[in-house]
Amino acid sequence: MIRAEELKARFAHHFEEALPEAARRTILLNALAVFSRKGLAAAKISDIAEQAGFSQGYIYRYYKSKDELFTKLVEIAGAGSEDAVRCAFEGEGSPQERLTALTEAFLSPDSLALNHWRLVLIQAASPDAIPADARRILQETAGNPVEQLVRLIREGQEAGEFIHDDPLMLAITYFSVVLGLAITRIQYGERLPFPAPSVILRFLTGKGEGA
Amino acid sequence: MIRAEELKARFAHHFEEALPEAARRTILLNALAVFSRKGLAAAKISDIAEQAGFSQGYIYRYYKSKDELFTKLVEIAGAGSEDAVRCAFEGEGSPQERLTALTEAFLSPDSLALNHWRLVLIQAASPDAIPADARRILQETAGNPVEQLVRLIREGQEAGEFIHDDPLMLAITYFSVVLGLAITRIQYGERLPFPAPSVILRFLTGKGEGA
DNA sequence: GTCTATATACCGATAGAC
DNA sequence: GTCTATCGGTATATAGAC
Repeated sequence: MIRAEELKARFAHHFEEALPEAARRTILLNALAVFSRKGLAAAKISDIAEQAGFSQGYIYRYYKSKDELFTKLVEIAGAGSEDAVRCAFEGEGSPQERLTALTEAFLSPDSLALNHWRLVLIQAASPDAIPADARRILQETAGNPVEQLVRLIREGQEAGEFIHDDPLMLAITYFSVVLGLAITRIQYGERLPFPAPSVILRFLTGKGEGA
Repeated sequence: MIRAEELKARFAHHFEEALPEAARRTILLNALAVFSRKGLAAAKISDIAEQAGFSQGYIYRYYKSKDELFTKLVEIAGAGSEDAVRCAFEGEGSPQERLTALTEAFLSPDSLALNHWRLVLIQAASPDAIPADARRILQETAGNPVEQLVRLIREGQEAGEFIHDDPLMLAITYFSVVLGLAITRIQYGERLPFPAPSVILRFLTGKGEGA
């Protein structure tokens, strides 16, 4: 059976090992932290440089512009997300088990997958302010998982695990719900009680009182 | 029984009638539109002025700064949201009926309540970049509804309508889920299939196959 | 490799004209 | 009431020193 830890490693792989040079990686990871707190427009290159321990001008040795930096982040997070979703859906276990593992990987507090949602959040909050390339990548990497989830839901419905509603509607609901919960996770971490996957997926399974 | 239309009117009241002067209202409503597309930092006063049909400098006759304008919006949306939640929870009908009406009011495509979520979204995407006053208001107007919902959930549990999980966890889940769905609504409007309240609330009711 | 200094441009906010 | 002109501050991006 597919495990959430495995999926979290997929995200980690893209975020931590995708970049060859150490300096590029340092800058990128610190840029992500700054963007997450300030958004794209309010984040200054000097903020990112300071956080990374470099001077302001030095960033430009590695990235031509703030937009390029942001777009690179979106690219990496999108690839990690697609990879994890594909891995989850191709893995072993029943549809419900696979979706449970993915949900855990998406939302666990120590998961780099939360970074994917950080970027989705920034784009949702200011669609007209992010670079066109980043917008395009986010759109493409959103559509593919939906299609895959639709197939998984159909499978689960045939197996009698999931409720017999419109699969596309259910898939859209799933990603919306996970986004909303990810935002709460990002804002409050583990300071607030948080639903287990069995609760989150109840709209799909219809099974009451699982807790 | 409490109706969603009634709750939507509450939001509308705050957004449309709260401001006495017509110019202030025009500026405010157009500022909201611009902030929603660009976020706070990337939205220029000149964008807002253009959208409202005024010159750039004219805005400052009515609002001292961009931050003040944004904070005023947060104030109005927060008041409308608190009002609607209180109205829903004090209304007639079973807990489930009342929560269904609120959910509908929060998410229907023509609802001004979506504007509340737009602002929540901007703050979530850039918490360190919004004015301290706005942040404080958003925090306060978020806590109160949670407390009220906890009480409603307890009531529903005693009536046998809701699942017997931790009420605070369920309340947090509710607002997270609605936020996520609101984002999808804002981004895609009615172009995508969208879950009915009965589907959304299934994590609370545990009742399968309602559709 | 890494930093300092600076050119250039833009935007928020003010002041004053009509 | 509404606009035009402008000031001052600040951020991106470059160029050149060490």
